[in-house]
Amino acid sequence: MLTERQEQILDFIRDFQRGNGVPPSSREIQRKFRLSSQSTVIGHLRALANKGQIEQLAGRTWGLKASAVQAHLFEIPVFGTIPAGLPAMQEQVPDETISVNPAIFGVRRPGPSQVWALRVHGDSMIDAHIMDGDLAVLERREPREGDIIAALVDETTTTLKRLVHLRGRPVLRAANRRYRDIVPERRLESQGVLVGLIRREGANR
Amino acid sequence: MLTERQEQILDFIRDFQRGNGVPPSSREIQRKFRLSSQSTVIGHLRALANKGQIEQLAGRTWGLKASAVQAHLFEIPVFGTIPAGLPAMQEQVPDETISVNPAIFGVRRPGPSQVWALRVHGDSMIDAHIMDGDLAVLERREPREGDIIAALVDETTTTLKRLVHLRGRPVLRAANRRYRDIVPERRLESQGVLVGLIRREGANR
DNA sequence: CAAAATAGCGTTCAAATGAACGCCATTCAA
DNA sequence: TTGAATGGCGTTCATTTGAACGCTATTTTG
Repeated sequence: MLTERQEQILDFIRDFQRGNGVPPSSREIQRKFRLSSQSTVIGHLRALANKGQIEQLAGRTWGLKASAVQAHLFEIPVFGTIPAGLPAMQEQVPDETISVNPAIFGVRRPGPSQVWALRVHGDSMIDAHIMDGDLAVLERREPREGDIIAALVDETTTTLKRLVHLRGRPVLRAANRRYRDIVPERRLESQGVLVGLIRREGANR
Repeated sequence: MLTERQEQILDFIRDFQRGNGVPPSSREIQRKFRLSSQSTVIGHLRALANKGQIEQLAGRTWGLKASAVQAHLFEIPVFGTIPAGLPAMQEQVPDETISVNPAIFGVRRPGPSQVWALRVHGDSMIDAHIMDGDLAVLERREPREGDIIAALVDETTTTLKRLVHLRGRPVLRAANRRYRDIVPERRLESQGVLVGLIRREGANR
């Protein structure tokens, strides 16, 4: 729908607006794309406005409407399954992102990639009332005894389990009697501690 | 800390910025407060900036930084208990507000006061894995058979139950065998349909 | 009491800004 | 093939905008 150029300009406007809280002026767009005429920018702005991407704010500059900018401010990446051998989660492309203020979950410093979400598979945590399809919101921090964590066991995929210790050894315990404790053979790596849960009604069935 | 006048002006800037996505110009503030000199506004802006309330955005207008504005955009009111006889929920003061994009829950048009949240009390919906302390996110729309709704029964307080029909009559059914069906004597009023759930880990215990 | 902060008036100024008009080249669908 | 859409150039213009300087009066605070 959008042309290459229009996409570029829209991206620039969005980034600028997110960073500065104010959309760029037509001259700033002009400089950015090294256009020698400012009227070229006006043309692009008009095109973007016709396509409903931007609008004139308070009769002044052209930019994204407030909700569109802000919808991306508190973005939390959502991962389906975390493949093994990728501890650098920042590198991964999330399945989707959700817009939630992490303050709800009592997270103090919502630094980037400190908070993320994992789509829950299966019913191993059902006794903790965590359902298949739920989004587990996790914070990257040191786990404490009894915390529910997203754990990478022996470099296999990530699972959500409760962390307990038996005879000094860490054990991952499901919240479902039909599942047995997981005792890591080699390594247990916590990728985050459960701080909250988001369920979309209807998405679980 | 802020003077009366500064408070007024800051409020105006905040409201303007939320509504328009752009802060007001000094002239617009001038008109609003019927000041005959524009330099008066400059003085107030400088004072507000010194007190850390506003800052210059992109070297242009003075306004609130993006995060401060946007933290209040997708605000969902959270109610503890909805008292009886107050169908006009808009009139009520929420216990708190949370900042979540309703799009997560598949709500198309997040009009004001279309979406709200109810703090769950008790374990009557525990078999649906809704715990005491959870926030039930609700949308004001017509309920369908089997929906979980926030219902006002016979003008008493609001409860969260599943709506079913027995012999043509609406019945509220708990998701817990220890609770009996509620058959409304006089009136059953749905205040919203469950569209999602938010749980703060640690808040339930 | 004196000094600082607050609140305001009136005016001027340079720079920034959106908008417009005319013109040209390319691409692409009808 | 023809017209619309896209992308771009160059220029001009009226308006808006932040900023500054000087002045006065009241209120607050050390």
